Amino acid sequence: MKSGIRQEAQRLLDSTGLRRTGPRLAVLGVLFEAGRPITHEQITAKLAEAAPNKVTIYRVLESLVEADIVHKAFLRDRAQHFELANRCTASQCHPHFTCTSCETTYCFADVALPMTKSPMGFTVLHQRVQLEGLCPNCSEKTG
Amino acid sequence: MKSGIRQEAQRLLDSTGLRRTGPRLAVLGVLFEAGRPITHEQITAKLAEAAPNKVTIYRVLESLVEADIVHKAFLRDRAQHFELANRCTASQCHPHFTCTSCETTYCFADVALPMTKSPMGFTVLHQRVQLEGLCPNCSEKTG
DNA sequence: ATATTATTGCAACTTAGTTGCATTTGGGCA
DNA sequence: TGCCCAAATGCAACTAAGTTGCAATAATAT
Ligand SMILES: [Mn+2]
Ligand SMILES: [Mn+2]
Ligand SMILES: [Zn+2]
Ligand SMILES: [Zn+2]
Repeated sequence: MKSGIRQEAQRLLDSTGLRRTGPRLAVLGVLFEAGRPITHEQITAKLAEAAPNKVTIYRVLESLVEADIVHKAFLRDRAQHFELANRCTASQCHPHFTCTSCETTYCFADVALPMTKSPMGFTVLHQRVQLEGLCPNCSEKTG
Repeated sequence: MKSGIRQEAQRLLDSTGLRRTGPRLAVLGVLFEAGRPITHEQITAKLAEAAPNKVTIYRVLESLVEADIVHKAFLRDRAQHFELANRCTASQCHPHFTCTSCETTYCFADVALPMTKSPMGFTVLHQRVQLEGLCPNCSEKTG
């Protein structure tokens, strides 16, 4: 992990009141480096031999979500995808695009989208937009 | 199951080339009656003692999805939610609203929403919009 | 009515995520 | 600096949605 990222992870963690622990810094570092939603499995793979216990990673993620610095972006293939919450508002995150060919997820962080207007009586607290299709790489390969 | 719904289920099934079987008609009937996305568990509960084998229901759903008359609306709580595809287009279904208090899902079938404009090079094939909040019932209860 | 092949049922399996509990550790405080 | 203890971690066992292999059954075409 680059030292700038470690600094950033520490700063973020310290802002929450959560204890500064190895597993938390490690997971935050991976999320910083990823810059997109990733799964528990991908986090474990990235940390490789230095990975904390499986359950610890789940609980670290849980605590970071609880502290509002990490965010459950979406569920795909029965696995939760986590990302830093620094580019999300309370009522909606940016849209996420997953390529059905290479399974890569992209954040459309600059795409503004209006909140769906809902019928009378409904209070919409959160909106999630998921896109699927072909990324630029896979688009050109398949013509 | 009302006879009108059974008729409708048969008509729909016959249009697909799939064999007309008890489990398929039963599952289609439940989906018709629900009129909103439901889980495997909810289908099983609705069919109660008449429910086919668990695996059969999964395979029935799979075949109906394959035939494009049923549709995986969204994943929630690690469970797939299925609904009839009669109010969906290929590129997007209507938005779905789930009340976080009573866990009921509503179809906003009349809400038109524009496809998200995506960056250069991306081919968007499908857009899914999920909403969370409080339904009219739960809104008034919580003030 | 028979043959063909899709469909069903059952048991065993997979996998993301959870729970209970004993052990360890971060960080406030004497 | 060292002690204390709530918070955090590790491990084993568990849960639950969904899948797979295979033998038995049933829908349709002829
Ligand atoms: Mn994102
Ligand atoms: Mn719907
Ligand atoms: Zn791709
Ligand atoms: Zn409600």
